[in-house]
Amino acid sequence: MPAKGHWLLKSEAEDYSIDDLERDGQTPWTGVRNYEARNLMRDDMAPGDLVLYYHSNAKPSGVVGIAKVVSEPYPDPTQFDKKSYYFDAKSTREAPRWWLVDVGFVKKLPKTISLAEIRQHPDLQEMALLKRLRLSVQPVTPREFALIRGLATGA
DNA sequence: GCCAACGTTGGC
DNA sequence: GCCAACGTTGGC
Repeated sequence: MPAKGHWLLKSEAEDYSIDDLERDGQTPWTGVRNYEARNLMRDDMAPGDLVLYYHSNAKPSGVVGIAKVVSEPYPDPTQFDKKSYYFDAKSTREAPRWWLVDVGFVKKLPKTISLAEIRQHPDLQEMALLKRLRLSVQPVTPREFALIRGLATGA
């Protein structure tokens, strides 16, 4: 078992916000249809990993909360559901194409750490967020994680 | 709403 | 296997 991982997960605030996650307690992270993001979830995530919860297409976009991985990776059930928007006819139960984990609510940050703020911070220039703007599941270093949490809480 | 970035598809 | 066309993401 590797050291506890740190991640950043993006969600559109109007689609599934941190408030939705707080209400639900936890949720299956369905609908990721990007291979790199899939690989990270399937191969590298483990229960207990910590997650920066990022709102995209928000005003402003940024990190709004902390979540955590609460399940082992497993096949995304929506890929088999013909009625789902995420249905994938090329995926089989024998060889599922898309994987996910369940994500649990931890806390909302007292203030949003905006993308603009991250861009300006000298110690956050190496974040995947800035280099891989469109990737919706990204690795974060423990240092980056602690720094962003500290910016929000004043620690 | 616009548009740049960039991942995916499909013709050849 | 290349690459143009296309579709999506996501900042602004």
